[in-house]
Amino acid sequence: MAHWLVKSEPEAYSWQQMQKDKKTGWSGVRNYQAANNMKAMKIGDTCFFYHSNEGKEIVGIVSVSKLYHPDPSDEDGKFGMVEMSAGKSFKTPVTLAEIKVHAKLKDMAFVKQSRLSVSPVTADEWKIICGLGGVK
DNA sequence: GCCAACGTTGGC
DNA sequence: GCCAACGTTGGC
Repeated sequence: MAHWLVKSEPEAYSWQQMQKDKKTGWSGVRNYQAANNMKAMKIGDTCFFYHSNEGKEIVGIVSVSKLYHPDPSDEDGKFGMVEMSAGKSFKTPVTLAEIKVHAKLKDMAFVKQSRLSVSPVTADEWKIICGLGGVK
């Protein structure tokens, strides 16, 4: 099973909203690299849910509940979307500042490419961050 | 609010 | 197909 990190601005779509919705279509991605990452997702893959701009912290876990399929909101038909289901909330959000000073986490893809909205997470990084966040 | 990083667009 | 100009993202 693979792991990922997805970003969302709380103003656009917050973790609170995600939990309320239970599941949501992850549409609106208009970046090829991010779209390629979504294409590689399998049902049951888990993703960290990161709040960008406001908060700048990982607040919970979601899982892939529908594979990559065309995004109806993309008129050109170039980009697709997946569906995410809400999972556990972090007991303690893991902040970007924390990640940046952690020897094992500071080279994470989403730190290095701050503009990429969907990025891969290694098994090690997954374990460490779950530990910091207080979830298993 | 500013600015760096980076992806995209369009002229040649 | 290259590259300059421009727009967007996101951290600070």
